[in-house]
Amino acid sequence: MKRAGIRKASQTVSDHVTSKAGGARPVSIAMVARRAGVSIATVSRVMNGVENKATSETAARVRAAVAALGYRPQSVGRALRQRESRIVGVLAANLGNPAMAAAAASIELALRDAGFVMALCDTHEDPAIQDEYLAEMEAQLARGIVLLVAVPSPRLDQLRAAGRPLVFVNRRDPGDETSPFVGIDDHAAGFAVAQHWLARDKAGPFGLLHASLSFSAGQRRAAGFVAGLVAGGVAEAEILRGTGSGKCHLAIGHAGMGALLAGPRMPRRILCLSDLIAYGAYRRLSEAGLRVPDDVALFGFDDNPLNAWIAPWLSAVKIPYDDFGPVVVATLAALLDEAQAKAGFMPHELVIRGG
Amino acid sequence: MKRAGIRKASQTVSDHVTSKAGGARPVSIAMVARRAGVSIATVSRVMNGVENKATSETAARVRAAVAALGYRPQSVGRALRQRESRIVGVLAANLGNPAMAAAAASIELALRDAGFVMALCDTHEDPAIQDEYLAEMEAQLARGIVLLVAVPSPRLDQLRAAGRPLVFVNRRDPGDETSPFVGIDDHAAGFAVAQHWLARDKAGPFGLLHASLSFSAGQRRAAGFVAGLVAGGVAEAEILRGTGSGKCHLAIGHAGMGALLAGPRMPRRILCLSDLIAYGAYRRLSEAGLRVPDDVALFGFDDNPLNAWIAPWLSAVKIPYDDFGPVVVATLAALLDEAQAKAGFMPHELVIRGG
DNA sequence: TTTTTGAAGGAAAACGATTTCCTCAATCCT
DNA sequence: AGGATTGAGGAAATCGTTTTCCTTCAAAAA
Repeated sequence: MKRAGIRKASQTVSDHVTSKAGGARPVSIAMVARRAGVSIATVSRVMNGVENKATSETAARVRAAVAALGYRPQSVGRALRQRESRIVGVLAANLGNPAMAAAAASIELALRDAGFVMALCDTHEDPAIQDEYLAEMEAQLARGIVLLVAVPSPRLDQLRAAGRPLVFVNRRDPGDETSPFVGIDDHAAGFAVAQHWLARDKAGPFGLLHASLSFSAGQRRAAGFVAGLVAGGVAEAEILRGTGSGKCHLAIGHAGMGALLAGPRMPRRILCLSDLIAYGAYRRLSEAGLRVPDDVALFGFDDNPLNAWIAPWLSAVKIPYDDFGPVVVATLAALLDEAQAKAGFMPHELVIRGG
Repeated sequence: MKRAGIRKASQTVSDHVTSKAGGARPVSIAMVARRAGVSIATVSRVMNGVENKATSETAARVRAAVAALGYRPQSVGRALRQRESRIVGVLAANLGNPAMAAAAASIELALRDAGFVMALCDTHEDPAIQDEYLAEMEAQLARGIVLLVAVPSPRLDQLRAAGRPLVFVNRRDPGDETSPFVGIDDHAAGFAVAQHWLARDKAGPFGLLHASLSFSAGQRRAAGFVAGLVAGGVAEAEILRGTGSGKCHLAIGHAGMGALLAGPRMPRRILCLSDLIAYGAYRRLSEAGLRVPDDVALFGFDDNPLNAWIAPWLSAVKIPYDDFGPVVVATLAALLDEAQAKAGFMPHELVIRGG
């Protein structure tokens, strides 16, 4: 507790003492300034590359001191002053979903390249948790917030209204479809799957397994699929739907497939609105002794990278999650200085497997 | 720029103005203090539950003001003053690995419960990136750092030496095996797999597919497996090893299995030191027209939750990632106030599938 | 009645950066 | 020569908290 208040005396010596084990204060800008024999203002300016504020000689002295002391500015001090930190909050609905984890990984990489730090949160698609995290990100003075599958919540409305930089990924802003968005054209993708199937054979019935349809992605995928089938001459009654309760897509796929199996007519081609739903359906089919894709063909969404290795029976709409990061960051950047940015559509692709 | 320096005048009115759209400064402790008619010190003390510093009546007034204004302390101010933020850095080697993502999700949940905020980073098992993130976490005044599969790096040595709170998960500290660790007993798990197989049939050869063995987890798993086999009377020469280059376990499994297939004797039972390696091996076997587990039995490590759904052919050592979070946080907490904590072993379990 | 205590609460000093003012020269126009 | 401009750099304000000192006042102890 007796930290000597000496500021003037014995400056040269004290530098060496700082790296002791005990209370070891991290190197501050003041130490650098003392060692370089300049003011902290100058150190700050040199570090931030401000022009015409230091001779090259002074700058060199400062940089030497920085290197010698291993100085690295504390983000906290800077954030306080600038009222803005380098943190970007990423609120994901479910990290257990490999597709979402892949997206998060890609975003993390891109954020890092842009000099941001990602704070990743798992909202479990729960509005209360999402709100809590939104509040926390505000408290952290986060530069922006990326919502990787958002749910409607009061504070989300509030932040949107306040014009905070929000980027929605995969699922559009539930409160305003025109908010900045990065994702595929879900309607077109659903439509493409229908076309793909019809090109081979128009015989129904067709199946559609989905989770909640109250959100943009699912809605659009389903609508596109139905539209594609109808456009190809399939009657709406030929499209059988299945779903399940809860938020776990695996369980939903399992239950939904159970429902289809129990129905009077069993579709031979079934679109699942996520890979996980397809996995659940696959398991249910296996339990029923049916083979995929010989007996029943499944089509998923996302195309989890593992599919190629262990799910060779699953065709899927590939969503290029690995490419999301740069686009998300670009959208965020646009939002930060132009104060507006619009949807960034990613290309999708049909990956056909298993014959 | 002409922010009126009025402190005393017109307090009551100004409160309502704060939530305007434009520059809308977030609610600060000063506003709360003004509205409650107390000093900021008192507000701070009430919020932090300091005893004997406010009558219950004053406290109520403060809380009312907080509620009315929707005040939430900015983490940055607090962090600066306390020289410690509520951020905990989690450095994961590869978020694309579902097992690691699962662990991260579990840790995130537990951190949140304990009032921390997780900053998640992907090091790609690259020492330079790990160092960069370690530095960044220091700059953020992170309360602690969790290394979810660490690699050796200079700054890691430095932080360890400085006594910073570090928790190693899954792979031990490459610089000091006695650092706080959370994970399974890898040696025992490898041993158990050997025992399991020998109980049925002692006929070799056996296979072992692994990535780099320069780190604790792989080393121990392999050593335990070999020890188990040898203890059961299997000759070391009966244990055939395969591996591949690079860091992608899928590719390593694929290549390693290729090597085994090309060898003179093909093992019928193969332990893969991660699920991903097993997936790679599975694909290679499928390409060779071999069936799992009928022709060749595979044993993985991790037991990715998806296994139950789409890899019913894979037995695995289940690592209870979902339970890691609380233990990691407890270890961190112990480290923070007792300044030391030791290994927290998690139980493993053999999950037998496919036959 | 005087002294001690303890509770209640305010003023102000941190914390570590950035940024706004300054000041002081030297150079540049007329 | 004299004013304007520019480059170089320092002092100090600022951001939003927490925490250390104070001061005051009432109740308890002497």
